[in-house]
Amino acid sequence: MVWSVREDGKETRNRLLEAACELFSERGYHKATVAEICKRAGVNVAAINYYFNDKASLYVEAWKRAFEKYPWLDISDVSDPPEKQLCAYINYLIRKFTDPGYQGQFARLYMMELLNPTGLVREFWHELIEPRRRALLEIIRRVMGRKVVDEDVMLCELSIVQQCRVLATVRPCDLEYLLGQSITPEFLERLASHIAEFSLAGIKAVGRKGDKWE
Amino acid sequence: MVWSVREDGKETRNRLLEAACELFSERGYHKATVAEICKRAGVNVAAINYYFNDKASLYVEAWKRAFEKYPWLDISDVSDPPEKQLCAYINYLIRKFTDPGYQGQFARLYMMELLNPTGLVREFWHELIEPRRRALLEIIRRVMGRKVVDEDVMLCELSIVQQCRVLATVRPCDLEYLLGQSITPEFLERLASHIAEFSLAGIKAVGRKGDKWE
Amino acid sequence: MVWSVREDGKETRNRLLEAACELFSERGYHKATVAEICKRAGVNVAAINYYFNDKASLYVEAWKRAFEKYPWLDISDVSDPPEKQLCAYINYLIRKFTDPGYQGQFARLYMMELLNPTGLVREFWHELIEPRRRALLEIIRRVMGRKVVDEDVMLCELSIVQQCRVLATVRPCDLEYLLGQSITPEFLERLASHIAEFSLAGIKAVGRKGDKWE
Amino acid sequence: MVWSVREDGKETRNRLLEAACELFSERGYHKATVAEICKRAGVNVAAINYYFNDKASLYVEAWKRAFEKYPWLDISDVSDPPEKQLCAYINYLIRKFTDPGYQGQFARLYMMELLNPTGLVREFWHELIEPRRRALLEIIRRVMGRKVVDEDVMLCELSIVQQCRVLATVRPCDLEYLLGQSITPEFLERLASHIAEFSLAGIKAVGRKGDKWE
DNA sequence: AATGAATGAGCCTTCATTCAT
DNA sequence: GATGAATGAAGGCTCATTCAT
Repeated sequence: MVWSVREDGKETRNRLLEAACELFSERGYHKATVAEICKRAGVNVAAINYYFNDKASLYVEAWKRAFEKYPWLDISDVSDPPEKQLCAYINYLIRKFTDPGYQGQFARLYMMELLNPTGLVREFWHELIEPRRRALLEIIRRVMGRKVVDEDVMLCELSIVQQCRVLATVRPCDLEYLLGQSITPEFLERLASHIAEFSLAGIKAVGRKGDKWE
Repeated sequence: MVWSVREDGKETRNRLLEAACELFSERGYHKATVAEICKRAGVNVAAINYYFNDKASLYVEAWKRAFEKYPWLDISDVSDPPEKQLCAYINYLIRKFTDPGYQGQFARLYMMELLNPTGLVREFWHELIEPRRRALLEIIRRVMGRKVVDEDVMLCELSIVQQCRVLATVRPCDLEYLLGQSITPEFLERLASHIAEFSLAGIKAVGRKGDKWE
Repeated sequence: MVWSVREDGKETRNRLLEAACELFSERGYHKATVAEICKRAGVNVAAINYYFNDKASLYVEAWKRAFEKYPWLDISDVSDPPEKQLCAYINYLIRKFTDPGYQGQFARLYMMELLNPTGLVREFWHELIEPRRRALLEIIRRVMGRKVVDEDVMLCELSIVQQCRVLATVRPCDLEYLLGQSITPEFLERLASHIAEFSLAGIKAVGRKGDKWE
Repeated sequence: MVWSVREDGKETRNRLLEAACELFSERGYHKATVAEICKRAGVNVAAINYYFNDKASLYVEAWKRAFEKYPWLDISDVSDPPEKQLCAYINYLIRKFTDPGYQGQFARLYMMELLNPTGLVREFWHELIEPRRRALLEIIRRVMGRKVVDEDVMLCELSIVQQCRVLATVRPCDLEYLLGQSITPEFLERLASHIAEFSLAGIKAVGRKGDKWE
């Protein structure tokens, strides 16, 4: 019989990470206390030191974990017209930002880091985000047509992403107040359609601007 | 001995409020410490209790003050075409969010409150914001034309405001990284033009959708 | 009437410093806890932050204070023969190291720092000690006579100081065990005489060694 | 499956003891952590409980081990003049205190225990030390000549041992600063000679004092 | 024979607040 | 009108120890 290596640690570590994702994304780095994270994970505070050294490192790991939980959009059929791809992408963003399973954790963590940087994720931040951003940039470029200025593509990307971010920014209850209706799945579909329609027209207008100059 | 009537109190109170606006908008409610606020205002920590009772009340006052520092756009010539008014409004938002004098203080305070509510401004929050929001809604409604669904107007407003909020969300240095260029006044003008162009087309597309259905 | 500036803080600060001298010299930097220091000073733990920022800075201040409490030997009559001055110096060291009032605080702090440096006093350590050391070096030089090698003077100083340090090193109870007698004032006098006699002979022997070579 | 009899246990225990000697003598009981000791020994933290019950017991064992590593001086030729024996003894102490192999471990542990007793070695401390001390006392007695007071012998022993202890007290780098030269093997020889010369003269002077009184 | 996992107690520090002048 | 002094509560971290395999 081989001495079995205890594997329960992985599980505890995971619970801790999960609790950290939840609390950091709910309250932000400073308001989320290690005591509460540990309590939610059902472990002693010293466990954070055991598995992650300190709160800061736990945060970094939670960030990565929240990012990884957030799967890639697989734009499988490359032959699809770019307009359709854009709609799919926007739908995907909206769904992700509101998926109760993921609780829009990464989106919120990311927003908070933009607004009030902890400085703890500077190093790998862009590396994580860039690839996904490039996919969207490419779709936009194709929607706009050929001869297009890079800055315009990037500004369009900004316009689109910012619109989607509303769901990662405004709490559902506040959004309901602002819009005077409840945030149902049906509403989210209408929102996605709106953003897609609004943005497609926007992109094309910006694309035409290029035509005038050439 | 007679004490001459002093108005220093008001002045000290003002310095405190000003420092609070700066620090709360820079770091958020929890990371801004009363010690630092007082230090920046050049007063003793006990002054906060003296003038405002506690940190929470100081925050509320700072919120109101930051809002008031942020002047109304005077769309004086109502006879202007709504498209022109929209461009003016967007320009105004962009300029306000980046004005070094106001430092986009209110915009940042507002974003933080959306993302991580302290719960301290719930009561008067909407009352403050709504009137200004209504002005934009009206412009949008006029750009879209008559027969328009309320939800569409509100969604367009969301689309526009969210685009402008990028400057209240992403720190200049990060924005420069994302866009690969420095945030000059010229760039801000191009950004405003972009948002205006993008959004005008978006609004009109959404407006036309209404036509189809009616 | 002038607003009186509160001066009670100085007194509290002093009590804190005094308690720190006692506890640091009794137990060393790490075993002395801020909680206990504050308790002995009759203040809240937060007072350390208020007056000294942190434990490390308190330690540094305590070190300086313990040093200053330890007065200079005034070798008033310079015309005295150096032998007599040496005896006086040794007597002075012995008395200081065992003075219940000062509790040999500085001597113990210094010994601990030699044995287990905290690294917190590196900067001013030598500056504080050197002047006093030079006085002893000068006396030794005069006892040895003219043509004397610097190293020999320093080694003699080491020999003498190390002998005196026994009282800053070995706790009275242990010393009593080692010597089989109790540490009375009379004994301390005999000890001082012993060290003086032993060292005078030692110095002179080392001084004569120089003669042989010249 | 049959487990072969393993002697690894002894070996692991030894590594742990060795690491404990090193770290306790480097940093003292409180600053040396069990985690670090185990890490240096390449074993799990739980091993300390397994082999020694707790940190305190490990310390006691390390103390004994460090003492045993420190071999007796074999003053083989009893017919040697006591002066020669004293020189040999001093040389031996100096060498032991600085031997990189033993790292003056016991000397440092002993100094620390004198200065800041842990209270853990009280019981066997003196029994360990006394026999070796008696050897030196005997040599001194013979150097002084017959009619000699016990106290004087003990004080001379104190004087000599304290001088040698400088190497167990002052870290080499600090000693180099104090003396203005680097601690080479040649310097250590000169130091030993100095202490021997200084002390021989001292002892004889103290011995002569006895003559006068009788 | 040995270890990975987990914990409780204690420590230093920070911070908003309050007291007393 | 304003502040220097002082505090209680809570937070993050470290460390020796113990549990379970």
